[in-house]
Amino acid sequence: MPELYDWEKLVSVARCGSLTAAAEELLISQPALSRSMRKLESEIGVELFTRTKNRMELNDNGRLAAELARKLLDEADLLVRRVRQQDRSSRTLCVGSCAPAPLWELAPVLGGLYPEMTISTTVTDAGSLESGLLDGTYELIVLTYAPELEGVDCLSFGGERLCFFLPINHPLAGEKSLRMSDLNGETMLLRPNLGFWEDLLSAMPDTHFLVQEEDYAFGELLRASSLPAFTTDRVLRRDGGMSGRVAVPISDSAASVDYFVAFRSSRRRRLSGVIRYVSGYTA
Amino acid sequence: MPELYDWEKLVSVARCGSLTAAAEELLISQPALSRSMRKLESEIGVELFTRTKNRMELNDNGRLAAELARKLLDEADLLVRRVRQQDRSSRTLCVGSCAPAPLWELAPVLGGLYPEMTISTTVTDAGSLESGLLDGTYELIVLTYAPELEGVDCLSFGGERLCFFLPINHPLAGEKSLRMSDLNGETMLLRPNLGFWEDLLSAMPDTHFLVQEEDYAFGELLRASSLPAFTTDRVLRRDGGMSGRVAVPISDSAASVDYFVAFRSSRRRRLSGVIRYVSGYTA
DNA sequence: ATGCCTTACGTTATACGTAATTATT
DNA sequence: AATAATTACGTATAACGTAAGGCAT
Repeated sequence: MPELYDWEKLVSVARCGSLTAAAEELLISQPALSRSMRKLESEIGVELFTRTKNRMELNDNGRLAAELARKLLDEADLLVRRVRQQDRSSRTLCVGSCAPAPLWELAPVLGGLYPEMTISTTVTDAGSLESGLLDGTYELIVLTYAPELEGVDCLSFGGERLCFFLPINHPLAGEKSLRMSDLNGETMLLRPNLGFWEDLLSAMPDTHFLVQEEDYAFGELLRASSLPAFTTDRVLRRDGGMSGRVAVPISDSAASVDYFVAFRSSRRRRLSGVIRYVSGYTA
Repeated sequence: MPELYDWEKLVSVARCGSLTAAAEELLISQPALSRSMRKLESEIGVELFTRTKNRMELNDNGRLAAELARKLLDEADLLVRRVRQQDRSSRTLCVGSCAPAPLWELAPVLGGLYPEMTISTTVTDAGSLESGLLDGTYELIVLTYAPELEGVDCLSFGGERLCFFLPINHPLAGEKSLRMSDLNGETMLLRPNLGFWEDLLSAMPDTHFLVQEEDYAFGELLRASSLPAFTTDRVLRRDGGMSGRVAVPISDSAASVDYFVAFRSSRRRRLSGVIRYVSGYTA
């Protein structure tokens, strides 16, 4: 029976319109291609070309065969890609979070616990995280509440407190704590991809936010400008403070959250390493 | 990229459960199969087996690959069969008729006119013939009326007259003509596959018909028994008469039919040979 | 000890390229 | 003359089989 390569040659001949052109495309000699096509015909027992001494054209059978062969080659390609895809996803541990901070600690821990896995992290909204956990998109998710889902277990994973990050010469820099509304109307520096924190910005409707994508540039702006910005206790724990700026806690209730790590109970065995780590996190 | 044969080996291994068994099934040596599987894995860049020193088992990737490969092989098989099918049907001229007699003359004529074609004949009802002509199942059909179909042309093709075929010692053997009802209640010899003629038998509700499938046996029964039977002018023209039996025409109007050959106008060119023959048939 | 997979090595078969041939435009 | 397919012939790659080896049950 013909092999995929044989069908590939036929498809190439059909596309190019002549043996000579197809042979060039296939990087084989034209006599070799001529032989292959005769062999293909004899193997399936059907003539695929009308042959004049000088010219060779697909007949009805050949056109049908080339059409179907093209589809077969696509399927063969898809087969390989699907197997590779499954292999890749079996080596990938996907973690979703409603905010970036929990991932800063989880990702390196997971990398250490599962050295053969690729750790993939995503920040998105709580609804997507819950449905993604259930449909297998995520192995682990981090939320600001304990989800009540069938077959889903949950662990506490500390919290995060939002602060204003003010230059020391800012009028409010000396306060012990502030409301979000206290800085409403000023221009503020902001990072992108803040997860659910972005929802809190509606509490400051008159504020103009200057979003800086680039990490290094954002740091420079913090240092060089006198614009207020946000930070959190978790950011400070990771990066340390900054000379010239002070963090003032925000007392709005929405500015303090507790995190919860959720996973499907059926994955408890596989995730025992992370579970142990997260369980010991608050303790 | 892997070839079909490579996938076939994988499917065989999946089915047999071990290299040794699969190698036997594939009629190759087991080391050759071992190499092929390693090559397959390296070609797609995905491990398909869990290998202990002594044992080899498909892993998740391998199971998926084997499953998809099996489908691919089916598709490859279907491709060849479909091309062969088209080739065969392009070499086959299908003729349908509402009765067998017209085919006795048409089939040999077509065989002579189109020596490279296979002539396929079918006897069925008029409805199937008309729809079959339109959907391409039949190239030519023979009916007892001139069909009024869009894009269909039609030629007269003589007629056929039903007769009783009576032993000379039968009480009615001397009659010049008879009604079907005249023999109602007797036991009669009958061939199968008579086309529309079978519809006429309802005019003899009390008759018991002895159906003989076998051609030679039917002839012997005609000769040996004194049971009445049917014949037609067209049968007599083909076979000649039979000593010991006489044919008595049936005067019922349904016992005399005229035949018409119909074909799609678009096929007039391709069918010019038959058309010439049928046109000259009545002349 | 037996079964199953792997490694090593020599062999063969099949598809390839080059060159020559034929026929058509 | 130029283009395109076929035929002929020598070559090379790649898959094969046999034989040997290792590690389980």
